[in-house]
Amino acid sequence: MLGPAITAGDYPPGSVLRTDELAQRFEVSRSVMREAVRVLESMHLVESRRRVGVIVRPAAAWNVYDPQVIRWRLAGADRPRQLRSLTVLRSAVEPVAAALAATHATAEQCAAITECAIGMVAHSRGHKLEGYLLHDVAFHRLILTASGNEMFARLGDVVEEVLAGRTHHEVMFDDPDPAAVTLHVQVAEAIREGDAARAEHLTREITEGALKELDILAP
Amino acid sequence: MLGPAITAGDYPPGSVLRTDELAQRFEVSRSVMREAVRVLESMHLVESRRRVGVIVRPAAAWNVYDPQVIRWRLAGADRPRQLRSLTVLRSAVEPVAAALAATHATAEQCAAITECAIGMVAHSRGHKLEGYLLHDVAFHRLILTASGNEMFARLGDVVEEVLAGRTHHEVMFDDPDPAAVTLHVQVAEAIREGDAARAEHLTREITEGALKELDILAP
DNA sequence: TCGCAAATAAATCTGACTTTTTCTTGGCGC
DNA sequence: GCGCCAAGAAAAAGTCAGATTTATTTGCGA
Repeated sequence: MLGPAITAGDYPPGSVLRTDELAQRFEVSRSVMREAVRVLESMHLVESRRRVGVIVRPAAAWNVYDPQVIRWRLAGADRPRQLRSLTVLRSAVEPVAAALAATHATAEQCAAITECAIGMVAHSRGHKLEGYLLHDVAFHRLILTASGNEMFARLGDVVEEVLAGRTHHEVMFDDPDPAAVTLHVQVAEAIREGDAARAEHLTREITEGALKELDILAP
Repeated sequence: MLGPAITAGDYPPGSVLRTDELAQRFEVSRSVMREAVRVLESMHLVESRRRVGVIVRPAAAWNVYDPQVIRWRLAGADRPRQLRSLTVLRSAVEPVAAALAATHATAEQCAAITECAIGMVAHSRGHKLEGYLLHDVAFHRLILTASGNEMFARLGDVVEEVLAGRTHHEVMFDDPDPAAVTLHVQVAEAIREGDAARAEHLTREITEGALKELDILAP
């Protein structure tokens, strides 16, 4: 596909492509290729200009919040850089989201969050990494949703990608750090009790741990 | 246009549209309408299904980080809600970005940030709101860029929309709050001196001020 | 140097054809 | 008579290819 190729940096910024040529290369009609180009254009990956062609835009212009772009880039070569960027974003957003969740979460949401934390504990020993991941993702997603902020809520997919990436692609033979598991349980507690400051502080510890983990893996 | 209509909530989730009908309504050919639908689909605003039509997706599915979607929603009816969401996002991201900028910014970037702060001071009195806005936007954009995190850098447009919205649409007869201007100058100082903690704290004060301002305008 | 004309590639339009999915209808067994 | 399943019809998206339009760049000539 073209999207992965562009996000991988196969075409330097300013490269010019022509739709008919692309249509031939991918063995589709021009209309199909046009639609694809229009989508890439809406992602700011390329820019279409009359009499010139389809121009590849510099990485700084890409809409890096587009889930599709995130997936393409995570599958590509600069995956480590991308993972770091996303983890830093997490470290900024999640503590604030947890603080908001502490004041906004409904009783049902509190119950669900606690349930996830319990699930994490239950899968924290004995190489049950998949089950652990499942509850971990649900835990963070619930908090982002419970914050009541739609911008935060939409980052659930990003968190999922980052956590899944850590489990599947990076080295992760051992069971998760018991201290991290405890932190999750305590965050659930804080949110339940409506203690925003504590929820924020504890979540910050979690995300800082994730950052440190990245430093160890890819210094 | 269709994008604004959907983001405005004119079509309840699940509404079914047909491309041929839309093409007629907007007086364009089917191919053009198809391309438009494909773009809306990439924004997760709609979902196209064979034998059914183009289905409007619920707001929770929309890619609210797409600059185009942000603009459409800011122009629509739930502008206040949107502004609040974005301001909360700012309050999470900008302090962390400022801390990173304090350790990552080059000498040139420090100079540019300081220059903007000076510009803000110069335009802070005498109803020079436009000039003030210009420097304010540049200031925050520079910090986001200097953080060295591409995800932060791409939020420059969001900050611009929020700040511009405050100046143009909300009531803003008076000159900006002198305390806020001073905070900006101090943030520039902190970044120059590499004092991450101070830059983060001061930026948090700025964004908290922005949130309080929203509370006063639309409680 | 300025303006006009030619060339070029995207943009648009159109009509025919294909594919997939859903709805309907008819037949069969209970 | 009622319910269920399968075959077929219908509907709308998806695909394709050819013709036409439009805008922009380039180069030629005044």
